[in-house]
Amino acid sequence: MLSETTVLAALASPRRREILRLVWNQELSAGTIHQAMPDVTFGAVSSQLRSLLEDGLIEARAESRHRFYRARREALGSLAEMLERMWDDKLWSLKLEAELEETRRGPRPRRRRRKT
Amino acid sequence: MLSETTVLAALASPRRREILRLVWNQELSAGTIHQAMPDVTFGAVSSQLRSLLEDGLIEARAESRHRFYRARREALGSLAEMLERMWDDKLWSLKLEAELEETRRGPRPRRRRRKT
DNA sequence: ACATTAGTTTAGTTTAAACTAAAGTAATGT
DNA sequence: ACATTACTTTAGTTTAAACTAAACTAATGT
Repeated sequence: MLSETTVLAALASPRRREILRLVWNQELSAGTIHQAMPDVTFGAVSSQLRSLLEDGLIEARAESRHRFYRARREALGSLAEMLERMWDDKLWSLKLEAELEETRRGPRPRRRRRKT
Repeated sequence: MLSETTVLAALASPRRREILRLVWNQELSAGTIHQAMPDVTFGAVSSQLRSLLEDGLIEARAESRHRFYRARREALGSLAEMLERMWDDKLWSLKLEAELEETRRGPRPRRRRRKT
């Protein structure tokens, strides 16, 4: 469901950002993507591709023995919205007051006391 | 210098996002922040605060025995710009062609051959 | 001086990410 | 049929993050 955490975690990796950038405007085969990052093995690239695929940030198409990948740009929409919400000040911390009030009243987190 | 990776990695943690949200519009003491997240120890919160501080996403002010934290909102500017650049299509993958050409010509990554 | 409060730091554990080397798979070429 | 190509997957290693419990520090209260 493309949570903020999923998208942010995916983007936090420079390697995955690089891949995403490569397939941003066009689809590329796994091999071509690997060629663009010769410092890692094919396996490593394949693994990151799978990760991006599972997170819904790219999509794949098989053709003969190639697999072509391309960015699912829509996936970043939620992140853009999140940032907008953040800049939009108030909304983001709206629940703060209520939350604090609640925990202030509720049972304080019991920390175990040292043995007497 | 607040690299994209730094900001994205910081935001990728739900815990740090929660903290950031709490101190987005106001400064709060470490204790108050901890009260808002009673499922973790004070130590854990303190550690995340330090991490956010080091990454330049929040700033701290000491007053008597309290330490007050608040978001450094400017820090997210670079991320917003990055997203804009991305949505702005072409720019992001501009270097792609040149890069691929280069690696295509250059020495292919030598994979060690199985022992004969 | 001693206890309490507010917070940080340390030591140690658990879990996960990123990678490599090598093996596996499936389609194509000869 | 066998080798090659284009990938994926597995097994194992290294490194780092997030956390807990407990020790530590520094300011305040009595």
